[in-house]
Amino acid sequence: MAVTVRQETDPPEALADDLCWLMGRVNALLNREATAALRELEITPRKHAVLTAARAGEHTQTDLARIVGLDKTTLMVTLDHLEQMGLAERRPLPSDRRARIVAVTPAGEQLLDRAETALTQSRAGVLSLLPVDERVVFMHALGRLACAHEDDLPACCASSLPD
Amino acid sequence: MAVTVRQETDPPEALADDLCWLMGRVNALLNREATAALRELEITPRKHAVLTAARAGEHTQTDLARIVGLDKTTLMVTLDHLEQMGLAERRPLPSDRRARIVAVTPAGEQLLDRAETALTQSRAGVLSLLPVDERVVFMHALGRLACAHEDDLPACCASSLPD
DNA sequence: TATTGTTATACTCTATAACTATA
DNA sequence: TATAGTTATAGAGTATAACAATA
Repeated sequence: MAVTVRQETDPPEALADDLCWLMGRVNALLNREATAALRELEITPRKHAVLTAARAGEHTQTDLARIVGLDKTTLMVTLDHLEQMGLAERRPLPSDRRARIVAVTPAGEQLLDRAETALTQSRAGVLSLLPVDERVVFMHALGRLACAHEDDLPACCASSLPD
Repeated sequence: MAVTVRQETDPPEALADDLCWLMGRVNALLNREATAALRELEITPRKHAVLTAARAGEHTQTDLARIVGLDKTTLMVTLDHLEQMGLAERRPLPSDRRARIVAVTPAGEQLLDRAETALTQSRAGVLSLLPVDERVVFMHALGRLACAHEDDLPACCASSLPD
């Protein structure tokens, strides 16, 4: 355990309380990290997320977009890529001929397994930067906030004072 | 019509372990939240971060870019806006006539004070979604990760950097 | 020669709107 | 009429490269 701490990047004290800024920095770090972890598999973190959600159940494209948190037109591009790579395919839904189910191909399943290994390792690396007792709390907190609605927040600014 | 149920956003179980995806979702939430909190003041979260860092000390533009975590050309746009709004100004640095110090104007200081109130309220709202004992841990963990380097991570996959 | 600030440009990402075929 | 999927397009955001002034 190194006592000497890397101080190359000065922690800007004034921004330490800025929750939005902190999240932005950490988000960028995790994105670079996950992108690197998935590079060999030639998929991006987003493609991985879509593929993972698709494997979890038989979802239509609009469902998938809602679940992963993407615009439906943004999902289109990702799905085109995944289909092109042979990792997923659109299957007609008999009960509604407008809709399509996104299915994961065997190749996609195989890739997801390999991706899980890489991402588990990557996550462990990131969490290792935290004190042991903070890790599980951090993941739990993130999970809770990730499922939060705008509506769940107290209307701090919606009730702006009448001038 | 379907009645709006709180279950619109199902916590997608399969993605609950995806650290990168979780951060992306939470980051998006906090961005919307901070943007809303700062809307009345007519500045974006990024402008606020730059202004805050500028107030913290006499920094040149390249320093400021490094501290806040922006590309220097990206910072240019933000600084142009801040200067246009009369919140900050570029001042020549006598010791190095190439460089410029970014200074916060009185109007900028005043705005920062009002912003702090709004953001403190906003942050409290977000943290209120977490169990009481998780809040301080969460902030601490974020602060630690925000200061982390790529190099601090165990080299799990980082053997090959992009080009 | 290297660095600061700057501009112009290109590229990525994402959202908007419109269209089709079904319901 | 409304909805699922699709396409084309525009916009914001960001990065890349080149340039002038200074070190």
